[in-house]
Amino acid sequence: MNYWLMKTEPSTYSWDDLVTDKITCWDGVRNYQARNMMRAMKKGDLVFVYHSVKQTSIKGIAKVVKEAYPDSTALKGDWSMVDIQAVKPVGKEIALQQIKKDPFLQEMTLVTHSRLSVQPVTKEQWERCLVVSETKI
DNA sequence: GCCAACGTTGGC
DNA sequence: GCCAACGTTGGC
Repeated sequence: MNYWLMKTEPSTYSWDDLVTDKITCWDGVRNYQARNMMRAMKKGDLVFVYHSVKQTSIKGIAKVVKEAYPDSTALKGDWSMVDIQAVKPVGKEIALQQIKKDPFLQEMTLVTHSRLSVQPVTKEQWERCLVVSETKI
């Protein structure tokens, strides 16, 4: 089981949109590092959904329901997408500020490589986030 | 709206 | 292969 974090601009596609859709294909990723992260995802892996730009916080948990396959929205190039399904919202949103202040979360990719839109999360970071956000799976 | 950080493009 | 110019992301 691996853990991940995916960023989205809520004005484009929000956590609430995912809850409504239940399942969505995560298309439009055009960054090789992010693409490679998606290719490493396995069915059943869990994903934090993070809102960038506005709110800047972790909103909810989703799971991978379909592993990487070609991104049909890509007119050229070798791009992939995965399907994720909403699992549940976090108990309390985790603000970026909070992550930056938390001594256990300093190594999160959100802090160290903030621009990467699909990021790995360690088991320790994942569990810390569940504690901080008062979330039970 | 600004701007730093980063990624991509293209001329040489 | 280098690097300047440019575009994008995303925090503030």
